Amino acid sequence: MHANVKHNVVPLITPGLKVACSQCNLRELCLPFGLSDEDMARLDNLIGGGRKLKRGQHLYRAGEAFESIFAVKAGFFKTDVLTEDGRDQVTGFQMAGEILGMDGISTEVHTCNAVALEDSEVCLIPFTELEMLSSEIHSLQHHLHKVMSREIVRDHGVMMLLGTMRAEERLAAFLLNLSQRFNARGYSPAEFHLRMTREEIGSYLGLKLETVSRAFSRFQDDGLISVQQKHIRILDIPRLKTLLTPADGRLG
Amino acid sequence: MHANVKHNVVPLITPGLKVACSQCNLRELCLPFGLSDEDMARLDNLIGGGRKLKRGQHLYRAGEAFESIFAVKAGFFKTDVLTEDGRDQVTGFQMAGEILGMDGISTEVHTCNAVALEDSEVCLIPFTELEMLSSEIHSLQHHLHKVMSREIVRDHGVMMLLGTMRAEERLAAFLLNLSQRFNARGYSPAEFHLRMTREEIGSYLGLKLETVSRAFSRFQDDGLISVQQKHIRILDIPRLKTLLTPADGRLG
DNA sequence: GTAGCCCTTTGATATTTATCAATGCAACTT
DNA sequence: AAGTTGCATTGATAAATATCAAAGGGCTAC
Repeated sequence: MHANVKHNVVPLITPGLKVACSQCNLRELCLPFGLSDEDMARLDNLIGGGRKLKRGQHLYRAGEAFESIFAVKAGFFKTDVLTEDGRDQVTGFQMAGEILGMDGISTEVHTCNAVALEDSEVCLIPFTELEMLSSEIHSLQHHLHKVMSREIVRDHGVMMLLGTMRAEERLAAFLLNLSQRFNARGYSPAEFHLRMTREEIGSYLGLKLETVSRAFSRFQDDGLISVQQKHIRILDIPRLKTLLTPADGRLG
Repeated sequence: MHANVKHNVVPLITPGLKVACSQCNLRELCLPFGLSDEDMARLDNLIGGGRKLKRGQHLYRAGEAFESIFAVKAGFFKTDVLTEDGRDQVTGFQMAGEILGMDGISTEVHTCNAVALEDSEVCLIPFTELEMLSSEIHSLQHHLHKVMSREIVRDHGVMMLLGTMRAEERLAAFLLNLSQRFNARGYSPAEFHLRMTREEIGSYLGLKLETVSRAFSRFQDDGLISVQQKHIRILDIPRLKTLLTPADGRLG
């Protein structure tokens, strides 16, 4: 039906269980960014191979001992935090090239859950070894710091979203963020499959699933997007962006 | 009047402009945590001295080049993010021993503003030099990673707060968090001065200032706290905690 | 010390989002 | 192929918070 959408389903790489960074299509998005061939070979040595997960499987759970961080090689994940009293907050969605598990460094114990939202594969990066190697390879050390800092900056963006935006603004920001990330990976920025349910989107955005559904419907009625269950086509990216700058919208 | 409250106003240390980590009362809360005397001396060498800020002064602004991170030696800060369309989200409040500026590592440019909420002092920690030293001192490297990870975990907690809690729960969580942090620094956990306005609290908690004010009044009416402008006394910490676990509250 | 200003409180009303409820749709199972 | 189950949509109503407005109090700067 929609040929370009299939790009999202078929991973860019066909992963074996042990794929070297140097052979990986994602290396420019991922931890090896900027390494020389020689240094990348040393990183290859360190990486503990891949791990495949079926949809619904946990990569790690809150409370488990922290040993590795993970690079998403293919697939799609969510991370969430649960409290004793049953609150559940999705803290992020991760796709190819992104790093998972940095929450565990601080206490040596994971503080959130990471779940595959589709059949996925990750690279294991033992953290102690990574620290050892990064003290020898300056650009690796610096890039690791950048990755952690980027996560902090991303979190600030989510706080902004949760703290200051209304429902439709949040959803617009969410769609545009996905669009941009798919685009950066060579997929269509305008048409993609959501891997998560309305409830998971709602949890991430601080909304109830009904509110998410209604906002989707409203966007569709306004001709901004077309929605069919989890299949999204963005019809008017510029206008979707204006939803995020209400001041301009009012002035214009 | 309230002798123990003065603890919050008089800093634990009387800072000169150049105070060595090894002499600093905050070393166990701050970056030098766990270092040997020898390694701490090397860190002393690196730290570029202190900087004093008057209330209202910016430590750094979004858009400025990133060069250093900062350790709060004394005082109180807020960080906030502004968008073009005028949204303003307070992303955190920082007190003695806490690290500021890690948002800038990712792009070499600061992405938020840091403002002193009272007369304050920070230590400058040039980041490139810190990376160089941390590649030689493993425990320093690891502690830096822990500090960044802790920031990520803290951010997840804020997302949980913004995404799942109602107004009074957010405020209770905020007060208990402050209480615990003051306590960790040797101040009273039950009585303290807020350095920020209702509007800043509201921005942090995703609420309007009036909602914050009303929640304070309600807490006071319920005998949980006593409020007089910025002066807070927590009268019933256990009951304040139960506000955060509504499930238990309903069961009990 | 005092004037001015900002911050805070409180009330009345409006808006947004959640909740409750029912139906429809689609994918998976047997 | 039909039944089951979970997910999504939509409507009606309720609850929470924002907005608008006014007045009081305390801090700061002169």
